[in-house]
Amino acid sequence: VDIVHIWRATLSPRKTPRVRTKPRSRYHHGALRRALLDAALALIEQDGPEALTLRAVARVAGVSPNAPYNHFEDKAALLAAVAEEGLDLLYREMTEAGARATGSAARLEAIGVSYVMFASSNPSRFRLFHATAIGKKSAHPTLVAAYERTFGVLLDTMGMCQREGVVRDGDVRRLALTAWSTVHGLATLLVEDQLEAAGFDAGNSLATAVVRALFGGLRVL
Amino acid sequence: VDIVHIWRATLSPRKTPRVRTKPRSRYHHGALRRALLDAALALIEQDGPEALTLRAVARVAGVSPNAPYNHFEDKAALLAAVAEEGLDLLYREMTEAGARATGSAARLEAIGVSYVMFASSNPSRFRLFHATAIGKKSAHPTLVAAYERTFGVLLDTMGMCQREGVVRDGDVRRLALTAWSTVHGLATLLVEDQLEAAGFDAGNSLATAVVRALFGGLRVL
DNA sequence: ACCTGAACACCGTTCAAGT
DNA sequence: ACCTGAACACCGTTCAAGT
Repeated sequence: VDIVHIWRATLSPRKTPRVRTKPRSRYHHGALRRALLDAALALIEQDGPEALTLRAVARVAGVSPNAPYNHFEDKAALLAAVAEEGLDLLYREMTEAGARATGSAARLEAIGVSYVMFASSNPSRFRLFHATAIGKKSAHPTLVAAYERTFGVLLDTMGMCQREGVVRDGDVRRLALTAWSTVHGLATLLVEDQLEAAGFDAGNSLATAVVRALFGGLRVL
Repeated sequence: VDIVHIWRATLSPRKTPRVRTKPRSRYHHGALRRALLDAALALIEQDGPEALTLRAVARVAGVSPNAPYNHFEDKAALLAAVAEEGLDLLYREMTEAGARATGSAARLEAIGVSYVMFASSNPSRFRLFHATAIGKKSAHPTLVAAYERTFGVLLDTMGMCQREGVVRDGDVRRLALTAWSTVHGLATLLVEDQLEAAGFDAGNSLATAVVRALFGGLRVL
């Protein structure tokens, strides 16, 4: 699905005067909000979140440049909404990965690995989560809630590990943050193609190794 | 130094016709390249790398919008040059922090903490390192070299730790990557203000605690 | 060699107007 | 209520022209 093609189409000189067989009233049914979210996601996956243009989203959805303003306060609000849906997906993947594992330690590892894998299989989407174009998080409370819900999976599992005695005592939030830092750091480095620059091959086994090395540091002595 | 003021000045309606006492030929001496780098850094520190505008840089330096093209191929090249200087600074801070510590384990910890501290005291500069506006790293080989040099500090110290028996055997690059992931993850979360969203207080002690927890995982058993 | 001015093809956003 | 058209104040970049 080469969306850039649609975009170029509107740019190309009008030699062929463009027979518009169907008037573009496809989205007057109240489905424009959904269509805009879909178009934005597709564009983001193609060229990354920072390349996203509100006008391009409107173009793909087949509406005028201002139509989005009827459904989103501004560009940041649209990005936040797409990010929120992405976080829901990450939440589900982490939860399912955790459920497949047996034992709290394996569960923690599975969650960490699934975080890294989500990032490496959906780099643009992952980068969107931290796109500065979204602006102050305080302006998007539901996005913050989605973050907390996702972090909650890690937090709960870490607590479970403590209760079962596979992770040492201490503030569970601090321990969860250490774990989060590690997987988030690796995910970020992967997504930014910084690993090959440092001479690493990005792979699944790498994620597992790193996560395991980390969890060795949290284990009871 | 409120640079935004300079910017606004050029926008304000010309009620007062602006006596230009000094003709703006200040930078015709070959110092424009340096002036552009300084202006860019100041603007980046004020509003973040993604808000940077090439035209604003030219404005602050007192030249026309196209003058920068005599010294940089495009906006990405200017950003890369500023990032490179920032990486040099990080390299020096890490090296000095390591030199102050005694013993390879303490050295490793000091380096990790200084990485996180650099990020939290220079958030905009740190974010610039990974700004997507710089574009493909392959286009900026000297920037990649600066990266590798900085990572080299960590790599060398990790090797030292292995030789002294405070870190377990194994591929030193993999171990260094784990350490890098952790400090990079924490730094990123700090810089993106994601920690307060998760209920953390961003502090120096946090960095130390996280780095220590990590290195517990690398220690020999 | 290095700079300016004018121009091009874009942006995000606003406002008035249409249905 | 929801959309369009025209407009505004910006961008990055290019090209011709000046010194």
